[in-house]
Amino acid sequence: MEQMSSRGECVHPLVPLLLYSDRLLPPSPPYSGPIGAAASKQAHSLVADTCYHGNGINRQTVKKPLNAFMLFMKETRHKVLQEGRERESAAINRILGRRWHALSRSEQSKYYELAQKERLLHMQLYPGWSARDNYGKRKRKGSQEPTGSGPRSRQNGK
DNA sequence: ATACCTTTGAAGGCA
DNA sequence: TGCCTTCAAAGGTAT
Repeated sequence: MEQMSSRGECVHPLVPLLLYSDRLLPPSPPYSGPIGAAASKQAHSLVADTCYHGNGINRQTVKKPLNAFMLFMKETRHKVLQEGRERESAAINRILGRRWHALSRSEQSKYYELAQKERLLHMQLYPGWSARDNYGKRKRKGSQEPTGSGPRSRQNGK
């Protein structure tokens, strides 16, 4: 029933109706149109995955809403890819980080507003959801307790 | 098969 | 209140 991604995430069959998942939908640029058009289909970005865990429990995973930079990334990634200089996501994301800073304030604000709408919609759809629900879903280097009991060990030095 | 890398921003917890 | 930590996307690379 569920589709598993490479990271072990699973996707609810209804998800493609809701969200932005470019991996599930045709590879058209997710935010190819103006932000207003993107906002008209903002429901795309809320992910409700039904995950099957090895213990036999089907568990729903609701992902975090995307922040402004993530929305910018999804819209701009394919442009960087088309330029063909970089292939690795890490390198592309470095470029996107620079482009983000190069954006004018008004251009950035479009993404901030869109991200705010995403969060509001997310709150309406999943009132009791907490970002902490997903803590420990990724296994990180040196993470001893995947239960998410203590987010105290820093792994990516930011 | 899966963690890592890399970015920014949001959110939660603790002192 | 401010700092720290984790996750959100993505996909090539490393283990």
